[in-house]
This record gives sequence, C-alpha cells and structure tokens, in this order.
Amino acid sequence: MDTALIWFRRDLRLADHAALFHALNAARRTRAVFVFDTDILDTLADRADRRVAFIWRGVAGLKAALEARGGTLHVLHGSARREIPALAARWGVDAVFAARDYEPFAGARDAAVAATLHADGRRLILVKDQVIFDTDEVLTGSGRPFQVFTPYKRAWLARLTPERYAAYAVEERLDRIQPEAPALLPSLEALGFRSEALDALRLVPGEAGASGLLDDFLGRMRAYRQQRDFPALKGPSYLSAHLRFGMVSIRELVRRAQEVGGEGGETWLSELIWREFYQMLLWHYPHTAEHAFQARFDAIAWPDPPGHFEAWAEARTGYPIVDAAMRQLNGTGYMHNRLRMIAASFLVKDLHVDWRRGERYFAEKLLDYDQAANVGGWQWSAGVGTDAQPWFRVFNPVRQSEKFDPGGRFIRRYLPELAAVPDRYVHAPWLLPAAAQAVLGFSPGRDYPLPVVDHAAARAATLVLFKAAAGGEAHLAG
DNA sequence: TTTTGAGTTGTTCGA
DNA sequence: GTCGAACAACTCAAA
Repeated sequence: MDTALIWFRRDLRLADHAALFHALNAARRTRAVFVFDTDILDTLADRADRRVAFIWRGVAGLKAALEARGGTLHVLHGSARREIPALAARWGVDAVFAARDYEPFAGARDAAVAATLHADGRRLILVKDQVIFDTDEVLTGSGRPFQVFTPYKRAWLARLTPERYAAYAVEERLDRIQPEAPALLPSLEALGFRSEALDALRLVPGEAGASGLLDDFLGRMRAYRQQRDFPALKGPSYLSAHLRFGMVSIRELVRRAQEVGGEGGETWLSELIWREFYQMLLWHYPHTAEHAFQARFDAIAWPDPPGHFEAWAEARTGYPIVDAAMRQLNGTGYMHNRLRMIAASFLVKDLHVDWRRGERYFAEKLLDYDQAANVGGWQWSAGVGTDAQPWFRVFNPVRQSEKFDPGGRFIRRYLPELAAVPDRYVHAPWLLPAAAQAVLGFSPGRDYPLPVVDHAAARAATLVLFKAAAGGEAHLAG
C-alpha cells in the first residue's frame, strides 16, 4: 500500500510498537497522528486532571522523538470519531493502524471509526499491542473464558514462549514517517486544562520516564514479593501510569520479569497476568463495568448512609490507615496496591457504600486508572466479582494497619497530626488512654476524627447484607 | 455426565 | 503472644 496512518492512543512510545511496526512494513509512507479526543476530555470534571497533563507531556515527547528522525506527529483536538476519518480522507491514506483497546468506550469508538473509513474505501487495522495474549488466545478446554485467576494464569504461562514477548523493532524504518505539513502541538491551556496537579507528582512522563523507573525497579525486583505489601517501603515498580498509556511495552516488562526470575520476577509477572485477566474479562463481559459479576450480589441495596462516602473521600474516617491512603490518592493521584484493597473494603464493608461509587472516585483520581483493573479490583474487594474472596472475609482496618504498616511510618507520612501518637496506638488513636492524651497534648475527636463507624458492628451488618442477597437468590431460583 | 480438587491478598475465637 | 480451626457453601475447570 502507498500510505498508512498510524493513530497513537494509549501507546505513546516508539520502541517495541506493534501497530507502528505493521504500518511501517505495510506502506511506502506512513503518517502519524494523535487526537486529544473531546469525547473523553469533555467528561472530565477536573480542569487540572493529572492524566491530561501526563498524556500531553507524553505526546510532546513522542512528537519531538519523531521530529528528531525527520518525521512528525500531527496533533488534533476534536472528536476522534470525526477527525480520524476526515484526516484519512484529506491525506488519502489506504489504511489506519492502531493498537487494539479492550475497554467498552474504545471498542465503540473504533467500531464507529472503522465504519466511516470503510464507507470511504479505507480500512482500520487494529493490532494486538497492549497484551501478550489477546482475549481469545487463552481459553478453557471448552473454549470459554476463564473466570478463576489461577487456572487462567497456568494456561497463560503454559502458552508463553519467547516469541510472544519478542520486540517489534521499528527503529530502522522510522524514516518512512514523513511530515505532511508543519505540525503544531496545542498547549494544555488551549485544550482547556492546567498542569499544576502534575507538577506535584514528580513522575516523568514518556518513554524516558518509564525507562528510568524500570532501571530503578530492576535492582529491586528480587525483593518485590517481600516488600510489595508494605506501603512505607519502596516495593512496587511505580510503572502503572506509564504502562496504562503505553509509554513502555508490555513485552519488555515480561522480558525483564523472565530475566530476573526467582520469586520476585515470578510474583511481578503474576501481577502483569492479573492485568490481562481483567482486560480479558471486561472484554468478554462488558456489563461488569457497571454490574456485579455474580448476579446474585447485584441486587444488594447498599444502605449508603449520609456522610459516609464524603468522610471516606475526604480522608476523615478516623481510621488512620484508610485516611492516609485517601490522602495519598487525593494528593498524588497514586495509591499503593495494599491500600487500594483496604480503602475499598472499608468503603463497602464498613461504610456500606455501593462499590460503584468507590470505583468512580478512583476513576477520577488515579493517574494510572485502568477500567478493567479498577472494576475487577473493586468487585474483588466488595466480594461481588468473579473469583471473589469469600463473602465472610472482611478486612479489619486496624489488623491490616498493624500488619502492613507496623511502625506507622506510612500513616505518619500522610497524617502528621498523629506524629506524637505512640506506635501502639497509631492504628487506633481513639484507644489512647486519657493520661497519655494529657501528656502528649493529643485528643482524639479534637486533633483527629473519632471513628465514623464501629468495625465490629459494621462487619456484622455486612454479613447480614450478603446472607440476605445470597439467600434471596436461592429462593428465587428455587 | 459425573466427579474431584481447588479457589491472591483474612479474621476471630478459644486453647 | 501464638497456634489451629472454623467460618459455608458454591462454582469453576479439568479429568
């Protein structure tokens, strides 16, 4: 073919890029485009949304990298559904190449773009790039999607061969990307956003940022299994936001995990497999974005008592580990994985708020927000999802705090008002004896909120809700 | 078709 | 403080 268009979306890199590789191989000339899609941007409430600034810098870096090789990246601001077919027509491209995206919104958008292109005699070619195995490449013996992680993981690993994570080398053909006309990058302000929220994050967007994080993590991956659950430690890779926007290739990450091996490499690889498990599930069962995977639990009427959600979101539940976690999220756009489970469990099983409200809040705040992983994680925590924990397993926020932040280091990092509270009471400051309160000048209720709920009572009420839901379904079914 | 083994990340209670 | 058992019954996946 004569001309291809590579449409960058959440694959903002040049290295090891499957869609770019196929476009460069298929066509004599390739042009490149990124669209700041108003169909997405218009839904964002926060004009200082960290993700827009993060992506904007990633796009700027990508454009500069292409220009250093004699090409360029055209950057548009509008509805991708209209802009992509219009650009394809203006430039007379034969086919548009893009990385396949498994989220419901993306699937609908791509179907619409494909239909418009097709009516004009052009094609949209979607290429597997953001996963090792596509949605139908790891199935049960009877050809159905796995619903339990462990057998999925076993099947995934059994199919893994080095060719699966071999890099798509594009470097030698990048000179086929040619500028049509001088291309401008609209400023963040022109897009209607500000960047100050990102400045506080000290995370470098783009391929360079990803490669710096990966280099740092390679030295720590062996200790990943031991350290990953302790939020005060530097245990995880911190690559989630870069992986979300494709600033690093999943194949490179799997390659690295294999190279390091051992329990550290295996545990980290397992996390990458979880990512694909949830992407595969959301694609096969798109309704689970809004509904419990286990239908019998979709009917639970969560009491949602007034003020509970706000206390959680504003980090004033009176449970330090939960409040510290929420301050980390609100202040940085990131939350440690262990804390995501604790905060989610607390909102649902202690505050009795519908898991969907929590999922939506995380969707607004997380820089690394990934719909499949977030929905899957929330449903797991709420005990309503596929492969969910047993319904009677309710996290105790004080036990979790004592176990995973034993010295209260993480708590005090985000709750300096607890600096003077002794380790023994930092997980439950309302238990601090009156004599100690006087000596320390710390008074629960004055210097830090009293607990909004009693955990033991809240836990008992949760078990009743679940028993009623499970019993009700059995009754209906019978 | 039937059977069998197993299921990310826990908590509480009582000895 | 530490340890083992109980917490229920169900569904999935594979033999």
